Amino acid sequence: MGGVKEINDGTRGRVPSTISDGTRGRAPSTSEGVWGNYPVIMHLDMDAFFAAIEQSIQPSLKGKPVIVGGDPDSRGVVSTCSYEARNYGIHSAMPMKEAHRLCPDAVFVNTTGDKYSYMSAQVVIIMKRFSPAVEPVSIDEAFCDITAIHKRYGGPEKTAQAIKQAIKEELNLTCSIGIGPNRSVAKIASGSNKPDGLVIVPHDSVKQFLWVRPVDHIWGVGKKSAEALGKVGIKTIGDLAKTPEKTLKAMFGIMGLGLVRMANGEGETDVRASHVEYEAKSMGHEHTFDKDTNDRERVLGLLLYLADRVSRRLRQTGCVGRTVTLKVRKSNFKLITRAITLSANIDTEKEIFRAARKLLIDNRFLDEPIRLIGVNISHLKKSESERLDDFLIDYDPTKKRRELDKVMDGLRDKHGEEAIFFASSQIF
DNA sequence: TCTGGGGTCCTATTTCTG
DNA sequence: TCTGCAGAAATAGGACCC
Repeated sequence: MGGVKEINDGTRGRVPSTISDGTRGRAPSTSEGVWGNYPVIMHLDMDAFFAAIEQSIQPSLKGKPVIVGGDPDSRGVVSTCSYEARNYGIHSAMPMKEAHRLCPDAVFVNTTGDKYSYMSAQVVIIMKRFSPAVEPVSIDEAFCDITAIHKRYGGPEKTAQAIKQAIKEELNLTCSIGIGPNRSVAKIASGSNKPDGLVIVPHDSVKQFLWVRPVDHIWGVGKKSAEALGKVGIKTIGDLAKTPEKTLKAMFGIMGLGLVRMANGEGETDVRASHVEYEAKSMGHEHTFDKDTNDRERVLGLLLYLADRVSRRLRQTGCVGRTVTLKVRKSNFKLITRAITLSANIDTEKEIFRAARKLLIDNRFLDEPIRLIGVNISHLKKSESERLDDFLIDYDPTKKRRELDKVMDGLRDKHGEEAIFFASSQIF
């Protein structure tokens, strides 16, 4: 567990070991020199992030199985769990009921993401002290381009160790870091020695590092793709690398070509600094009923609540959208989506609800019990350029509603999301 | 028997438009 | 006015990620 690992030529007793291609007589890969002019890309992945934060906040939870997710009696699943819980066979995405059965004495935590977002931001701040090129890719991981700065700290390994140490000392959290000549290799490396690991893969050791690993270690190859590849005898990344592009293109289209390239150690090296504005392409909310239902009032009540949540986020981010998608999961777990594209951009709860309700009614979704419904809006644009100023829209029949939304937004900003809500949205 | 919620991207098919 | 065509846009579904 943990420690520094570099892929090497098998030289015995070298600690830390270093990944290399077996070339004799050259400098160890730990030295900065081996990277030459190659990019040095770091991927940092926090260990059991949410659970570790809970353990950090409440020291009494240290060493105990901690499971973060929904209510253990609900239909929720495990969001993440501590390594102690993983010893019981518990893992992310496992139904909470199953997790509870495996470890009834675990500490179950069901909290909001605010503190997790805060800690995530702190991690990014620490990384930026070392390099400005930090690109968060989710709440618990980020890429960092250290090509230009690693020499200042004595090479990639020492840079990574300094970052790990800062996170440990300042946030009391551990992370795993992978370093490689591109994003794909760095990402696989960071996941290969968790928790608290550090794996460094210089450019000349990439194939040795990758080819022995199962094919689903490649980013973008999930369960289905791994199954499909397995059926034609492709089990490892090495198998994938040696497969003709033609075969993979026939199986996966243009994605197949990308897979071969990744298997051969090629990949993106661009790290987009986080100050570059991120623009969401869609926003949505969904909810699973405690019990499947086609009770009209309950379903419409939830639909109104979801439309309200979506419209609130649109206004918070200053966006409007044009396509409303209704998502329905039936009792048999089958997922159906229906979308409608409107002639104008919208952002009010009433407009979103009206479109979603039309999709619900027109498609006769209330004819049988529903497990989940979701409301999503896409074709997003910044609202300033799309909407007329308030003084120009006196004739707009939705203006009063928008004013009401503004008042509600203000109350929620001040007193929290539950401060005010539509009565009809609370019956689900 | 159980399977959340919030996203992105890709593909195939259908519909619209010039 | 009708038809055929091509490209764009919309739609639906699936896979994947955390």
